[in-house]
Amino acid sequence: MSDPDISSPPTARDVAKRAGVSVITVSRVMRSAPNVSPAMRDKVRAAALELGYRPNRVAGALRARETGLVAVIVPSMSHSVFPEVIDGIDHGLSGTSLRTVLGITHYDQAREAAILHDLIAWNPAAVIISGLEHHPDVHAMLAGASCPVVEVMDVDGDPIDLCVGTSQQEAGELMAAHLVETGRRRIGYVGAWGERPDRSRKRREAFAAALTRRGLDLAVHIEDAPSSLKTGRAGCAAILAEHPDLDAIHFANDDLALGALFHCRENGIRVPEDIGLAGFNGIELVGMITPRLTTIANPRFEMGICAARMLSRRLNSEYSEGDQDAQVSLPAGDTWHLPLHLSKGDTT
Amino acid sequence: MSDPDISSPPTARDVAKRAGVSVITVSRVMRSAPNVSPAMRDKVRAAALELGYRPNRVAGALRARETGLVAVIVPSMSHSVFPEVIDGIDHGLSGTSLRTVLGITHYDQAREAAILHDLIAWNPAAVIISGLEHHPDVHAMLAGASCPVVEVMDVDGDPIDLCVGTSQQEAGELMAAHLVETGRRRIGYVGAWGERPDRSRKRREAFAAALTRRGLDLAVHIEDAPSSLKTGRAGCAAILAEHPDLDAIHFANDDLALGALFHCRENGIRVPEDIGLAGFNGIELVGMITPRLTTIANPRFEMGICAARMLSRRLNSEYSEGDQDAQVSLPAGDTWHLPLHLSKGDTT
DNA sequence: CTTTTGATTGGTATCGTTATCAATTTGGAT
DNA sequence: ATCCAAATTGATAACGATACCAATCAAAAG
Repeated sequence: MSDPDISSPPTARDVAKRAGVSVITVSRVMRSAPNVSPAMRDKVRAAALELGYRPNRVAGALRARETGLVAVIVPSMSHSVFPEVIDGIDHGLSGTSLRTVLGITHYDQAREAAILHDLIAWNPAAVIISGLEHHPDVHAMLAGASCPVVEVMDVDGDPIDLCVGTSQQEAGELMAAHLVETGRRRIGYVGAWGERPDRSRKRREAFAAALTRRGLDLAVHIEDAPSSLKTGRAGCAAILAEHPDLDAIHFANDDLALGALFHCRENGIRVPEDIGLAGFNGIELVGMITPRLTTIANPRFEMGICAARMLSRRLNSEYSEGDQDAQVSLPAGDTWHLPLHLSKGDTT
Repeated sequence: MSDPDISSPPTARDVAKRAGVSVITVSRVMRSAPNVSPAMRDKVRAAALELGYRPNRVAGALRARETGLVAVIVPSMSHSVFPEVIDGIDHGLSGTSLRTVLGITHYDQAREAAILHDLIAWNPAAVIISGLEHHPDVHAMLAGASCPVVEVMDVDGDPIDLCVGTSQQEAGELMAAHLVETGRRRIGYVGAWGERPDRSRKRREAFAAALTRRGLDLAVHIEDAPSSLKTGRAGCAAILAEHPDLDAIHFANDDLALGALFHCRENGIRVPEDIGLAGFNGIELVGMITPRLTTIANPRFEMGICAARMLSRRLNSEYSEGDQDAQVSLPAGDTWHLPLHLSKGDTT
């Protein structure tokens, strides 16, 4: 009849007409739904191919009330940590029909709320969000969400629903024990950017408490700038200016600690003889440089994988294609606590 | 009438009933469409708030035929380069109503095609994809897409639509000129992972050609493993084993070059006296370590920004909220060629 | 040969919103 | 007061797919 090429993209209706079948049959074929005869399938597939038909998922999502979208909300892409978590999520989601929609908050709570508001309007199959502390509005939206919510990164707090991460409490304790055991007594801590995200503050508090239990004080210095090598260098210089007698400094992350290492090297401060340095995260670089940096390995990629796995299980029936291994199903509201371990380098 | 709390989330219909107006008016208020009286707006807003109404964007997208989703397809999240581009895109898109949907191909062309197929089914407002070389299916889908397509990263080739990036040709030439000018004559090149993505191959070929024009040969070694410090160390060892007399090595990226730097340090090879090392990308670390690594600064974040800006202009009328600066509008099919510059360090 | 069962196929309504156009109201110009 | 244009509101019909249920058909059971 009318020109099929110039008009808008073909719909199931067009394919149905072409193949001489009903629209619903086209729908069934495209979704690989059961109870379609092979002959019919081939006929419809051929017609679809000829017309270049592509099902419109927006329409499908509306009717079926399921988008298969996973809203992933992270504070930043500047550090390698969140990309690695996202990579893990992507790995864990492969084999399902779920897709990632990304939101970056830039550590801004108002923005976090706006983004979540926006993403929830898409009726996502799940939300994965970083951290356990949120803006009240965000908390309310998550609690009221009609889909599973996974809070990733830390487990010290009250999860709304699902949770995967490592214990900041444990991290602080681990590092305190290590530094004290290796003879350090005058210990400092350097953080950055007003201790965003919150979990770095939790870790510092746990670290300080662990030292207190051992009868030691903690000198704290927080830089304003975001974490970077440069900030670490500045932070190291600053805390040493105020507390010249420190014999060890723990940094909020490896980037800061590496910056500090460069500061020490440039200023003739011997590491670990004059001062011990330690970071957090366990990025690849720390094991390559000389001296190797002491740090705590934080399984970022695995967290992403686990978050995706928890979702796959929860949403099981709907999205699994290649079925997952039939493990013990997790009770609702459960959390997955991943292990941390100290990676002893040459700097302590 | 019937319990509104237990049933499914409220719709525009519910709000309309509550406020005593028509559904279309609710729609207009929620979209901040023009021609709504202040009194009406307040009344509807109040009703929406009471019911906790949230417009369903899936339905809206279906009827309005616009999702406001931007499909972003990158090969990897493991290197910092793509997260930085994504960060740039996110920055450039802020202030518009566009949202990022992410696809990670893991350098797998089949996967790239599958992901694109999937994302296009969402009727995105735009596609941003990495690189200019694609699987034939991918090329066809992009060419046939009914939305703008931005190819980011490199500009050496035939863009399908919009394009933002730097010239790999120029990069190769720039580094060849630098090394020859600083007296290097026996030059090697180390790449990784079968030279994925393609632009690293282009860069190597341009580098080799530029050396040829200057009457010099190039020793090439490609590692199988993905780029990392470890791979760089191994690659450096391997190429030196085969060509012990090299006086300079150019690496496909900074990670490899840094790994090589560690190899040299561990093996008593003096840099830059015995050998010159140079990378590509300009990551923060190269300027912090001693010796500072010579590299070419590749504006990754800016590429993301520019990609988003090009889209904002093209899609202007539909999505701009705070209006962009009225600049010269770019003709269709135009490409944005960003400048590269050599960052001279201490390793050459 | 009839009845029953299960596998295929199709008709119709609907998901929740917005485009389109018609109806109504308001305010100013004549 | 009368009329016309602009502003405001509403009724209706999509958008393109899938859920639900009815109808048909072939094969198995009696």
